[in-house]
Amino acid sequence: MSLPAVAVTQTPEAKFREYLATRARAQRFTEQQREMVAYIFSQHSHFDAEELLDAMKRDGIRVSRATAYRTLAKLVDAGLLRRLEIGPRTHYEHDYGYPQHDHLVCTRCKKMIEFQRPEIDQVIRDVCSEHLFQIAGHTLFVRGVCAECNRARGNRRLDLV
Amino acid sequence: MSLPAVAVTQTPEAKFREYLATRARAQRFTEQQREMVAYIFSQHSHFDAEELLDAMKRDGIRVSRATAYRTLAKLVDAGLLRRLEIGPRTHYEHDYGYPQHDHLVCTRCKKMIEFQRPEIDQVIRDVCSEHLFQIAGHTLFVRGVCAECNRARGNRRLDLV
DNA sequence: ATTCTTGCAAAGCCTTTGCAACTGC
DNA sequence: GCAGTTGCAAAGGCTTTGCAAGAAT
Repeated sequence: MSLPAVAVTQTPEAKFREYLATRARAQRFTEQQREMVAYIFSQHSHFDAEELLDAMKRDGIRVSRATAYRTLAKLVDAGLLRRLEIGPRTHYEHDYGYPQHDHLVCTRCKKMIEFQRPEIDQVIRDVCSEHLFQIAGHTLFVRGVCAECNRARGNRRLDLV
Repeated sequence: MSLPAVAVTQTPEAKFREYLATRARAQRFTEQQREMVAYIFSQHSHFDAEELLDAMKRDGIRVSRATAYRTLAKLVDAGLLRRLEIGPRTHYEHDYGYPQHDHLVCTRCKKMIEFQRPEIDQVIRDVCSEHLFQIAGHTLFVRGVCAECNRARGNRRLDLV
């Protein structure tokens, strides 16, 4: 949420419907999908399947676990969500309408801080070019302790984990 | 395997025994652990639990699945192995005796190409410094198609996935 | 002797899937 | 009405764990 949004011309729902409609064999846009898309793009930035299910249940949106997983997969495929493979659960974040970025992940409070550094992409492009490696994408997480957690624990330890 | 080894003063086994001996409550060095350490540091560079079990079985080393997982955890804790959280299975690689590095991961043949780029660490340090974030480590994977696989498929597609 | 480790099988956790009922188009 | 979707519960894949037997110090 810390980065400026990218200009988009369609709503997430419109983009998803377009995705569904243009599959080799057209897929359907259901009530459950509509609710999920609306819910996800109204607030969440980073979440996993469990958190989403819990939050939706709290807000009275009834979608089964199976459907949630199936819809998340479609949203990723449609380019609306990005998968973040961190820890035991797959996390998701908005892709559509957000710029590419990487994350600082606090190991104490689990917070994710987004950042952008064009230099990193440049270095990656250079490396891949040297190796004749065709880039599809990258994953970069920096693990550590965020400023607040650091303050809270009184800077006791300065060693690396 | 592509990067030069770092000078180390102890054998992996010696370092592991030291780790075990210096725990709050001393842990024991067993025959199974000895065989695993010898096996892992005699050849493997990247592997997951299943591959290790299979390879050891092929070579007549009998260690149960549970013990393999338990020992891998200790080897990581001891600083002998590094965990690579990529895909559904946890992968491991040598940590002790190897320099820090990142990976290009071929999505076709699963090969991992190691590379080192001090600039990346520098950028990460800068970002963390700005955010008052205390770094514990980072994970960087670049997904894509390696030169050989690219050649094999005849450069048909140049689009990104 | 004591206490940690092993192996087995069972359980755990996250995610996927088979299938009958249902629903968007 | 056809073809894709849902929900349930069961299965899957990887990893962890309880426990009794065994081994290291």
